[in-house]
Amino acid sequence: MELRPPMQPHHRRRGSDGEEDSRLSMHAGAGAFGWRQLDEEKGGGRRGEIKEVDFFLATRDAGAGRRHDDGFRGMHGGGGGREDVNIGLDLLTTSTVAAVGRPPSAIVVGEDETAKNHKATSTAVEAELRRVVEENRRLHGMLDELTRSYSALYHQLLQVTQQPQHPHRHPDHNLTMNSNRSTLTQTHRTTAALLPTPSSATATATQQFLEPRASSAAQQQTAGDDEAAGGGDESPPALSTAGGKGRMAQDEMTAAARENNGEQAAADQLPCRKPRVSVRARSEAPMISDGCQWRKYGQKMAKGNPCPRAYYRCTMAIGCPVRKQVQRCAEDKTVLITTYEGNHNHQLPPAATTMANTTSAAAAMLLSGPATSRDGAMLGHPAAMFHQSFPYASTMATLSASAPFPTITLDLTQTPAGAAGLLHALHRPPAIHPAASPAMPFAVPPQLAMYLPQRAAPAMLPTAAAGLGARQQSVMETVTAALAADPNFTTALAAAISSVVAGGSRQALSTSTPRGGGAGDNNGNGNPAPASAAPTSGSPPRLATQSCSTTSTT
DNA sequence: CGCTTTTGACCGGCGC
DNA sequence: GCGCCGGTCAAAAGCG
Repeated sequence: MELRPPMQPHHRRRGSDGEEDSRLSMHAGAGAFGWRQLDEEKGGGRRGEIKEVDFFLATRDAGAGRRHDDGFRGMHGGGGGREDVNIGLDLLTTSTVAAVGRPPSAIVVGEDETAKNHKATSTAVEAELRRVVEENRRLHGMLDELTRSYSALYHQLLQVTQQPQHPHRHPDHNLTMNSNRSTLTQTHRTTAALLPTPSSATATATQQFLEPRASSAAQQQTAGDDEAAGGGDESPPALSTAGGKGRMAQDEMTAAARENNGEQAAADQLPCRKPRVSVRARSEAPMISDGCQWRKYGQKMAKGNPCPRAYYRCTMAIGCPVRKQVQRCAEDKTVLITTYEGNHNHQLPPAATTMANTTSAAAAMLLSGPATSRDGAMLGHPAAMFHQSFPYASTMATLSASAPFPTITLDLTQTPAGAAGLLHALHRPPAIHPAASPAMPFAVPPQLAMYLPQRAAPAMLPTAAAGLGARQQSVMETVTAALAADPNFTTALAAAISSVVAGGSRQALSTSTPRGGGAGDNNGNGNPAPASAAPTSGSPPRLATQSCSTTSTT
């Protein structure tokens, strides 16, 4: 029999509004975030276990005076700065501190000496600081130099190898979506061929990740057709059916419509692999409250994990194709792994939008990489801006192509500071793609959105569809334009993917191939051995500054 | 009574 | 072809 946690009373709660209880909740609103111990007041809770994540608490408490660069404070200061922050730095100020803490009499007696010592210490600290700053600057320079050298070399290789196999390359930079896609696809092929991949599986996995783009042009083409045949009517068919069977029937209808419109041809050639986004968070609750309404439709024991995996379907709108899997991490049962798949066909509540922003930004950051963000040409790219502002956030997101579906894993279980920074970033206007989340709810970042069949848009609610669809389109065009305009971005993408693929087995959070004997998807088989999940020296070449593996080591 | 959860069965993909 | 495994279905049970 399956191991199953005892039924919790809040299982019966319905709707997102009633799920706050002890679940890990994401509160909507504007501003930053904070961790709060809900059960502190109850007295029965265990410290260190986060019962609720309130990403905006810090802002509420700290107010406008809170600077954008103090994400660490937001998370460590549980309850919005109610606690002191221990940043773990010893700034060699012990003598200073000692002097301050000394009794008044002692200070009077040794005032001169103290002042002298104080001054000497200050001088020493300043000197040390200067030295460290200088060294930091020097290292930055080296890093830049390395990055430039690598990029130059890589581009040379790219040029050489692309020449004979680029029949569809568009001559100018005003590329259409289609040509952009072919460019990236081409690039990835080249990359797969170029990179000293440890095995052919690497290239295959990379291909798995990128290949859907090749057909996305056709899929986009048929998106309009879908609209006519499927969900684009004045009254979406999704609303005309009711109940689970109705939903399934509608899905089948949509599929049939796609087939009739020729999409199947592309799908046959290139199997559609839905990108997934996995969120890891610490929670005792059985499920993360993410603002959406879910219905459980199955539960299975996954191999390699004593905890069952639960399958949920979004019930916020009839026919919403979004599903999610929830499973506890095998190694650390306090970690809840939630994996989202698909696009919502309805407007999201603010709380869900927050989650979508998080994942979108994380993925954007992940796919761009710091090397590109340093590049002048990338300055306008949201991901680049995101990364420039929050470089540490790169330690939290993992891009995996080792599974049959590309997966972005967002780890909120590591340093709260990282999560703070990442989430905080979401509320700084230029830091993220403004259009990313509502149109691509739950985790389908703009970049990955390009791999998706454009079937969600027509099924959207009529009011939201026009605006959001257009915005999504805009996002995609922006990103693809960036791809075309700046080879570095493509380079970074290829490097990121290849490194992830190559390092997949070492990735603490990445997925494993379900058939590979692992614990299935991204659920936990890889829990972080907190040690370094960073690729080892044997990994294929990548941008020196970017490690796609995420695990921040604490 | 209607909705949700439970749970065994079923299906399809994949590796051997 | 067979078995394994992830994912889904659907009848039964539970709950408000």
